[in-house]
Amino acid sequence: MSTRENLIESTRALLWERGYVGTSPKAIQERAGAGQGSMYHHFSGKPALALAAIQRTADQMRERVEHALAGPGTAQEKIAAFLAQERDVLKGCPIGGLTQDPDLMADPALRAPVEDTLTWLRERLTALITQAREHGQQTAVPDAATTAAVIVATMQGGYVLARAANSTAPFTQATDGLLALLATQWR
Amino acid sequence: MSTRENLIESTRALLWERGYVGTSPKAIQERAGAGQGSMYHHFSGKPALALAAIQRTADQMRERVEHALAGPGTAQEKIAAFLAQERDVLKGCPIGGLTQDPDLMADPALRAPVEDTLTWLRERLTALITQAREHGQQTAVPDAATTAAVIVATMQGGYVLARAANSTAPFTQATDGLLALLATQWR
DNA sequence: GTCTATACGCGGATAGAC
DNA sequence: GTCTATCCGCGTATAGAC
Repeated sequence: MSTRENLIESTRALLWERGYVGTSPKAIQERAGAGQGSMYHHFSGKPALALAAIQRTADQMRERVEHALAGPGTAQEKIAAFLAQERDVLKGCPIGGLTQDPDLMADPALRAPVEDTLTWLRERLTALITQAREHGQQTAVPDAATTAAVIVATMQGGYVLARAANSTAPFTQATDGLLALLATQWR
Repeated sequence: MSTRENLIESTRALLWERGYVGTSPKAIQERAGAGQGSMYHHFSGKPALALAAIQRTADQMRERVEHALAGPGTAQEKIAAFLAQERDVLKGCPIGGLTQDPDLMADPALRAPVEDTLTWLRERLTALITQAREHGQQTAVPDAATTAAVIVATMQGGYVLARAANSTAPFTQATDGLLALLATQWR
């Protein structure tokens, strides 16, 4: 892999593990096996590198979501597949976790992909549920966009509870519980 | 207020705004209007100060939760009151947000109050729902502990979505949506 | 493209005077 | 209790050689 690639991948890993404030250029270089000059040759500095890393992570997340939703079955089954998707629960959401980073959120360029990805996810689920509704698969409580918000919030909060408890159990419990609740609204 | 108090309150504010990694002793001192020597006289260092701050924030959160749940009405109404409680949504949860802090979570002493508070909250809601269930107010989907996990996860995730969107709307939408969903399970 | 040298302030303290 | 001095490595680069 190219040095540039190594730098981006190392930054992705560190942003996930330590956040933006907790990630130093030095740590990125060490993890990538690249020198200082090398890093500053490929990127203007920490913000530029973080932007490349975040964008790639965001793109990857969209792909993974689409993959889960592309499976067979009803909208309800697709949502279940999405929530049950394999993930590193204890590491938290690689995008959602960034919302806690003050310096990142203060930089509009870095903040945009975070906002866009989470907004896109809600819209994507809203569209899915709206379709199901048109096919008469769902009752009226609550509306599609609201249901999507509950789903994404439960997932994001599930990560938080799992990290707090150092166990994946609360994540699974919350998402399974939500599915059970939603199941009573579908036919 | 005493210098010691100022230091704790400043640390609380900074932990909330910037997290543990993003908060320096220097920033604490400046905010508290205290000198270096003063800070190190009252506390052995950043971890000790953070511990005092986190414990106080955790205590305050328990009090506020109890206050919301102590209101009149059914379990369902109490949960609604809890979710609708006045809060600084865009600043995130002062306890839940700390789960993203790698250095804090790596220190067992600092991590404990975070874990304990979120676990306590789930247990507290579980007890409330169990009671309602005994009074025949709720049906069987899902069980009390699971319902509690969904509620807390939705709240924590609501904070994440709100911060991402820089708007309180997704928080309100998710919590209101969950309440609507839960309402179909109660009688 | 990558390396080494240099810079300067901050992070997180310790020491000792007042 | 609080202040000032001092410490040492890290964070985040820039400059210029190879």
